[in-house]
Amino acid sequence: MADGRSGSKRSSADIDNSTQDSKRVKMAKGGDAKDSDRLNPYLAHHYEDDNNGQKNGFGGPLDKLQRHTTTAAQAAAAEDSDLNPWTGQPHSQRYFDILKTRRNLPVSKQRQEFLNMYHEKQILVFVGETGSGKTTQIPQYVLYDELPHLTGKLIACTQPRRVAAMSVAQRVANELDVELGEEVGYSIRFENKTGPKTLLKYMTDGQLLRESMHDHDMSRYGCIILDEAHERTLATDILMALLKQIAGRRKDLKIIVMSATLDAQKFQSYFYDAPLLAVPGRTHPVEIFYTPEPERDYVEAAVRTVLQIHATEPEGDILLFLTGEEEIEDACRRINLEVDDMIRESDAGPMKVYPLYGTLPPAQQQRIFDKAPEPIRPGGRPGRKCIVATNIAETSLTIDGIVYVVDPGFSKQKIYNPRSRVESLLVSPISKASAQQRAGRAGRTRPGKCFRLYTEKAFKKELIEQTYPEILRSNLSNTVLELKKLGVEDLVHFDLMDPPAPETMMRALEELNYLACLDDDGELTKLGSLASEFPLDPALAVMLISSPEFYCSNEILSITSLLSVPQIWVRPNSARKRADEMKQMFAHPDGDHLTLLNAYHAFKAAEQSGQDTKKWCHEHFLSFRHLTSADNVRAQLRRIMETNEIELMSTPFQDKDYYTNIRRALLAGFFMQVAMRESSNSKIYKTVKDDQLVMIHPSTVVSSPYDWVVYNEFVLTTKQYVRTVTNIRPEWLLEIAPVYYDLDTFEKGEIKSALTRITEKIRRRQAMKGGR
DNA sequence: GAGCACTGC
Repeated sequence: MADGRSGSKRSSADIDNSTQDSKRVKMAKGGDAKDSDRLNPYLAHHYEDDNNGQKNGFGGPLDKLQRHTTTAAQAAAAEDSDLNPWTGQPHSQRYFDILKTRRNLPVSKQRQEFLNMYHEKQILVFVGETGSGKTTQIPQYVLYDELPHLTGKLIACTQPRRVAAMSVAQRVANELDVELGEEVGYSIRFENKTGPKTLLKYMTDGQLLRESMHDHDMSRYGCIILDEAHERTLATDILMALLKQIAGRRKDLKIIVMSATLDAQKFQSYFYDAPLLAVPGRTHPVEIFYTPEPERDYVEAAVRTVLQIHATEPEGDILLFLTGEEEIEDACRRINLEVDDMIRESDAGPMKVYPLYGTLPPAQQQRIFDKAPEPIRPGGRPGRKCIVATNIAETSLTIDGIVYVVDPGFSKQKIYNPRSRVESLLVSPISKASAQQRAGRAGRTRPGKCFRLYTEKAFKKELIEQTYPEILRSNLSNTVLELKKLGVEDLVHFDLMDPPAPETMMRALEELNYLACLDDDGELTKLGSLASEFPLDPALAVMLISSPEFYCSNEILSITSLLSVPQIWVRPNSARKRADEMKQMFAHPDGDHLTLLNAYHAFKAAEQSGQDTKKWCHEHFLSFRHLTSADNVRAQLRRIMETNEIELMSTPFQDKDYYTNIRRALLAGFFMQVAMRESSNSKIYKTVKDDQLVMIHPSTVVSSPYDWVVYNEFVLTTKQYVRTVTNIRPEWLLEIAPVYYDLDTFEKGEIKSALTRITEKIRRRQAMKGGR
C-alpha cells in the first residue's frame, strides 16, 4: 500500500518515529520552564520544531492543531488545505466536492458547540435525527481534535449492524480522501479491514464487546462513540455499563453516546448527567392519519388502504409494514389481484408489489430498489411501487422515494419467559418510537403521508413509549458468561440501564452452573473461560470443547457450525414435495443432527470434486448461502480451537461407534434439552425437569418415534415443538451429566421412574460383572 | 404435519 502512494512522506513507521522524537525532545528540554507541558506526551508535538521542521511526520495542515483544543475554524482550515493532513497527498477534486456537501449538513453548524463540550467533558450525549449527518461527521470532528496519530489511540464508532459499519466506513474514507482500510477502516466478524495506519474505526457493537474481553480497559481507544444507542441492542447495553465503569478508571477516555431524540434524557441521567447536544435532522414533514375505529383484521385493512392510496393519491411509492413472511406473501397476492381489476375497470396506473423480509435471498431483496413502473400507455396514469415489508424496513434498509407509509401497528417481537426458559416470537403492538420511525420513512425525499391503522386514542394511551430493550426480552446465559469474562464480579450491582428480572439472571446462573462454566460460588471456571472464547451459546461451546472426549471433535465442529447459521434446508412453496424427498436422501435414521452432518459432508464432497456447488445446492434444495456461511463459522471456530489446543479428531468412519460417539457428544452440551416419550405409541414428549409437553417438529427426518431425544431448540408456535432432534440412550445421561441427572433432584413422575429403572439395571449389570 | 421479526459474536 505504501508503494501505491510513492511520494507519501508518511507511513506507519513514521508514527513510531514521531513519538520517539517527542521523547527525545522531552529529554533534551527537560529543565525547561514549561516542564509539565513537556512531560505530557499529548502535547509533545508542539515542541517538534527542533525536529527539522517535520511535524506529524510530514509538516502539514495539522500543525496548528493542539490536541483537545481544536476549534472548528482550525479544523476547517486543515480540511480546506491542498494537502491531505492524514496522508500528505494532495486532495482530490472529489474531496472538495464532498466537503462542500458536508458543510451543508445540519450538524456542521454546531461543530464548535460540539468541540466545546467535547473538550470539557469526558462523556457526552449526542442526539440527531436521520439526515443530521451525525454518524459520518461526529467521528471526523473527533478525529481533528483527538489527533490519534500522536497518541496511537484509536477512535471507535460502533454500529448495531455490519452493513452499516461497512458502508459508513467507506463513506467516511471517501470524505477524508483516504483508502478504506488505511486511515479509516472497519472491523466486523469475519472481516477486519483496518491496518497499522488506522485512526478511525467503525465496528459492530458486538465486535467491540468481544475485543474488550481481552482488553478490559479498552486501552486501544482514545474515544469510543456508541451510535444508534436508542436501538438498545444487548451489546450496546452492556457496552454502556462497561464504559461507565471504565470511565472512572481511565480519565483519558472520551465517550460519546449518539441516539435518536426520544430517550435523550434517560441516557443523560444514566451517564451522570452528561451534557446533551441536539442537532435537527433533515427530513420532510409527514402527515399522520388515524382510523376512526379500531380495525379487526389489520391485513385486510392494510390491503384496502394500499389500494385506496393507489386509486386516489398522487404519484409516490408505498411502504406497508406487516409482521412476517406468510402475512407479507399473502398481502402481496391480494394487492396484485385487486390492482389488476383496478387497471381493467378504472384505468388505474400500474403498481409493482415487492415483498421484503430478512430470509428473502439478497437478489430478491435488491429488487425493491427497482424503479416504479412506467405508465401502461404514453400519457397514462403514472405507475408506482408498493413494498410490503417486515421491521427490516424500519432500521436496516432505507428505501428512497417512499411517500406513503401504511402502519398497522404490529411487529413480531422476541419475548423470554424465564419460568419456562422459552424464547418465542409473538405478534405484538409496536411502541410509539417505532410508529414514529415508520412514519419517518415517508418523508425522506419529499413531504409524505402515514396511515396508521389504529385510532389516535390507541396511539396515545395504549402504545408503550419505547420497545423494551433486548436485554429484558432475552435468555441471558450467554450474556452472563460474557460479563464474567469481562471481569464483572458483582452482577447484581452491575449498573445496567435497565436491569433484567432477577429470575432471568438466576436462570442464566443456574444454567451456567450446570454446564460447569460457573462453580457453586458463581466464579468463572476454566471451562467457562474457554467457552466464552467462542462466539456461541454456552451449551454449544461446552459441547464443542468436550467433543475430543468423544473422539469426534471434527464432526461436532461441523454440527456446531451448522446449528449457528439459519436453516440450510430450502423448501420453496412450489416444490415442497421434491424438497422433502431430497432431504430424505441425506436423512440419518438416528436424527436431524446427523442428517445435517450428512448434508454438509455431501456439500464438501461436491466442492472437492470440482462441481459447481451453487448449482449442486440448488439441485439438492440446500441453501448455498447458509452452507457457505456455516463453512465460514467453522473456520473461525476451528481457529479458536487450535489457539486453545483443543484437539481435532474423528472416529474412523468404518468404526461402528462413529455415529454413536457423535450422539453421545451432543449430550455433553445439551443434556438439559432432553425429552422422553410420554408412552409407547404416543407422539407427545415431556421435557426433562421442566415437564413441558412437546411434539417433535414436523420438519424432522425421524420417522420411528424414539423414547428419548436430545433437541436443539424449543419452538413455540401453534403448538410446543422441539426442533432438530436426535435419538439418544437414557443411560448416557446418567453417565455424561451425573450432576444434572442426580435422581434425588427430580420430582416424582414418569421420567424419574424411568431413569430409576435404568440406574438399577446398570447397577445389576455391574454387580454381575463384579461377581464373575 | 408446520413456518421463519431483526440483529450480532
